[in-house]
This record gives sequence, structure tokens and C-alpha cells, in this order.
Amino acid sequence: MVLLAIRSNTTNKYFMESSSTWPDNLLSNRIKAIQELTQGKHLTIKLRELLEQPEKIESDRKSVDGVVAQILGMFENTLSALNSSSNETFRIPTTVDTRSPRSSDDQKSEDSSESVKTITPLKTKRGCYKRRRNASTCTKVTSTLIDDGYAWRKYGQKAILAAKHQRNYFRCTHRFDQGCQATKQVQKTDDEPPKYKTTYNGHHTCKKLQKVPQIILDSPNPRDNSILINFGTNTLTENTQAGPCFNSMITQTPKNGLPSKVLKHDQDSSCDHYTARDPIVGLSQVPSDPMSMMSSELDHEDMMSSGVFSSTSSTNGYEIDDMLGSNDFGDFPFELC
DNA sequence: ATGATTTGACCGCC
DNA sequence: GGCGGTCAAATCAT
Repeated sequence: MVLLAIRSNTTNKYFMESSSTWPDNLLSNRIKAIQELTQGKHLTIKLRELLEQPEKIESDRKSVDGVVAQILGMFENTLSALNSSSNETFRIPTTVDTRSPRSSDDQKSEDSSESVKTITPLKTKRGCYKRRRNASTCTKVTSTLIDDGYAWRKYGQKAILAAKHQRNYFRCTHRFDQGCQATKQVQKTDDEPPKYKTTYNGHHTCKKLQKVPQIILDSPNPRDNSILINFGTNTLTENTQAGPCFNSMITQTPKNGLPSKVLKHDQDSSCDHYTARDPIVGLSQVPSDPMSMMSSELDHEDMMSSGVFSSTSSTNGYEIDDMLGSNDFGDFPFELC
């Protein structure tokens, strides 16, 4: 709690100091931050209620851990929203960024490189970025490609030394228009049969943009007993392995198939950002062979079936299996990534 | 014309 | 210095 209080004060300090001078184009992020902080307040109250019942803490440890995880997620979302400004003047340091200040050697290195290259000062230097360290990550390994419901845009592909297949890099499509900092990496493993390791970095701060993923778990006959997962509800079924990142509901389709047209969801019209070429198109657009979606070795690895999940965080780690059975957080959607 | 993908270059971290 | 993550110009697709 002390840590939470410190982090809360830190966040509010930056928030208060910055808000009075924010330009108009930051208003949406400011509102987003306020929403996150409000949710964080509610969660903190809930946590306090839990802590006031010591006997419940032990018996319902999952709930406590879950609330703590969500509170931390709120802080991260808030900081992401506040940091999403493209104007460095308003950039706010985050508590999760533990990089030490630039050393003299680093500065010298950068200066020396700039002395060689001609870089326009008004334009950010190519490749100049701050690598996010210690940000929350969530890794899952799936046997097939997945559709996680978010709009991803591929920004890189690289051969990894220890891997036979190239790693693909995706960022949220709304990185620039909404400042969503979520990224993911998809790595095809060397296993036989190959699996797909997807690592999510950061939290989505884009709101109401989740496309409702429609997932068919592997079935020998696509017309027979296809299992759909609808991420558009807050319902979790006991047997779902769909993963922690989504609010899931598994439904069995009729024997006659045609699953994607059967599903209903609460998706709003804001999902029109999905295009036919988007890596995470709805299942109805997905070829029967997921691999055929790839334009190169591994391009569109967003289909998902049952998988193994693990998550890490700079401040909190938890097991998926534990979380799946305890979705008791009131009005707040269940979310790990 | 617009937006997504590809791919070589660049930079931070170990 | 090498590896991995990101950038951004070129290219492709719609």
C-alpha cells in the first residue's frame, strides 16, 4: 500500500502540474488519465476492503493479487496516456522506467555519431527511441495463429540468433492517433509442430477499439463442432483457455457451422479500422489455412487456439490458471495484458 | 490516394 | 561488439 500511495502521489503530482498547461490535443489523453485514475481509486477502495478482512486475504488471495494487478495496470495506463504526447515538453517520467540517466559515454557516443551523419534537428533521428524496459509483459504460446482482437500494425521483422524463424514486431495501429503504446512480438518456435510465441508489451490505452475476435479452436472438420470464442463479453467460462487478455465466452456453434455469422457482439462502429489486410482480421476473413495468411515466413500470427500463457511484470507476476478461476472484480473487466 | 508491409539502417542494452 | 527492438523510406495492396 505504501508503494501504491507513493506511486499514486507521483502520478498525481505530474498530472496536476502538467494539466494546467496541456494543449488541446492532449485533452483526450488527459481525460483518459482521469478515467484511469478514477478506476484506480475504486480498485484501491476495493483493496482496502479486502485488507480489512485478514481471514479473507488468505482464503481469497487470488482476488487480492488480481486487484493489485489491476491497480498497477491503471497506473501504467495513466502514465501511457500522459506520455503519449508527441511533444517532449510534456513527456512525463514513468516509475517503471528504471533506466539510469544517460551516461557521459552514451552522450559521447550519440554526439560522435551525429558528427558523422547529417540529421535535421527538427526531425527525430531515425532509430532513435527509448526501449521500454520493465514494462509489463505477457507471453503466450499457441499451437496456431491467433486473433487477439486488437488492431496491430507490423513494423518490423528480424532474424533472431537462437531461433530458426524470424521474429515479427507489431505495434498498436492507434499508436499515433491515440497514443496506445502496446506492442507485441510473434515468434514461430522451432518445435515440431511449430508453435507461436506471442509476447505482449504494455497495455492498450486505445478505448473501444477492440475488435471482437472470433476464434475457432482447431477441429479436424471446420464444419463440425467449431468452438468460437467471443471476446465481447465479460463472461469467463470455466474451461476456457483463451487467455487472460480478454473477456471471453466460448460458444458451441451448431453442427452446420457458419460460426462467424452466428456470433453476436457489442462491438461498436469504431471498429471500422480493420481492413482486409489487417493481421487480425475477423475469422470470417481468415483462410482455412492460417499459414496462408503470411506474405513472408511469418506475417500474420494472430490466430489463437488453446495455448500456454505466462505473464511477467516489473511489479507483479501471476499465473494464468490462478486468474481464470477468480474473475470477481466487480465492474472491472478482467484483463492481464 | 491512402494505408499497410517490407526491409535495411540505426540505436540501446548487455 | 553483438544482438535485439525500432524507425522510416520504399514498395505493395486496395
